[in-house]
Amino acid sequence: MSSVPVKGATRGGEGGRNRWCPTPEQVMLLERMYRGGLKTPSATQIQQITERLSIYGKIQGKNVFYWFQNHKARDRQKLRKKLMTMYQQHRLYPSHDQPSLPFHQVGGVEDESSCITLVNNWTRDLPSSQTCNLMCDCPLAMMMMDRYGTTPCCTRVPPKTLQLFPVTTTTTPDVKEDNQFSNP
Amino acid sequence: MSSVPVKGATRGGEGGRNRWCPTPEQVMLLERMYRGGLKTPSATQIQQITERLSIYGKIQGKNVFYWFQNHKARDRQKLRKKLMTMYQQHRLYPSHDQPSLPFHQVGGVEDESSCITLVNNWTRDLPSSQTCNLMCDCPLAMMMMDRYGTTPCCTRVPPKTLQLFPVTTTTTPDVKEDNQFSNP
DNA sequence: AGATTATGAATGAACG
DNA sequence: CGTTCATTCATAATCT
Repeated sequence: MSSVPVKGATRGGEGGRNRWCPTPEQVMLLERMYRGGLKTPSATQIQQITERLSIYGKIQGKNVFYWFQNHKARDRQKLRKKLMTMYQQHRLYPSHDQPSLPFHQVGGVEDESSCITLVNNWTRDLPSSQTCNLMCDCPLAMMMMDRYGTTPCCTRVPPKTLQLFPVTTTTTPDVKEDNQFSNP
Repeated sequence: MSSVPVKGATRGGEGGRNRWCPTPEQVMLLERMYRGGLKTPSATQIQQITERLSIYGKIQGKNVFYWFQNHKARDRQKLRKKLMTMYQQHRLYPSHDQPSLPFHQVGGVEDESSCITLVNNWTRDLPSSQTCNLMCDCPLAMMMMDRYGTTPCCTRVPPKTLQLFPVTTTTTPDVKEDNQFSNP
């Protein structure tokens, strides 16, 4: 009993007290930015976004931060699930050779940026400067590129092959027991 | 591979499978230690802490290590964010000359250890080798004296001035290309 | 009403 | 050390 983790105590919970409730305008703008390519705003960007969005309602920097964090994570999660499903199906019907699900329209993400895009932006969303100038010309949208967008557009990063499933024999992901700490 | 323990799967993720879930007692004690001034436990200290806390539930050294690492980082993030907001506000309303936000109660941190304290512990929490023998042989609870603790050791270090913003450059609108901040 | 989904918040873990 | 990621919690909205 004492060993039980005890859920529901200090965890992410509590959040119910006075949780930020974004206005439709705020959501819309945040989404537009996200779609525009802003996936991981810097502190400064968050600050600015917060400032701009505050005219639509109470909002704090952390709200913006969490919003992007969650949105990105959930996008990725969806993708992962989808790919997982594909993989499963492929294992079950390897001969079928998917009639039409190489990568597009597999299931549910109706984001204009479809899977393939996500995959590209995946392993590491954007090199560093998320400068897809997809972001039309709305005043808000363009404030996120720091100092003009030199990069053509979402420079693709094919570097790492993202080994999704343990195709190989899975070399014991088990961690070594004894750890070494450091003391700088 | 000198500082951090192990190196699990791909990223911080995955670890979710068997992630350490601290018991309330463990959290309480860790917090007390942190508040008491222990910000960066040495390998030895981590070992001892781990040992003591293990009576409340399964716990590994790396958990303690990460706990302090994260706690400190997030404290600092909070501070940074707050100061940044202050800075912004000051830029916008420089004449107002803050009626009441020299440093206390700026926004949200209700931690008893308020900003000023954080700032003190900031630049470098402990001299370097926190040889504060706080650890002595006390039964954990007081392993790191509860801030009444006077200050036998853990001397404050005011060495580095924390250059948060380019205070000198009052004209530059951009702070630079900094990074994330988060947490409430 | 109970189960399910959506989402803000938090935090353990790990990377660069 | 700062940042990023995955997972989990708690709650509100929605579905069945």
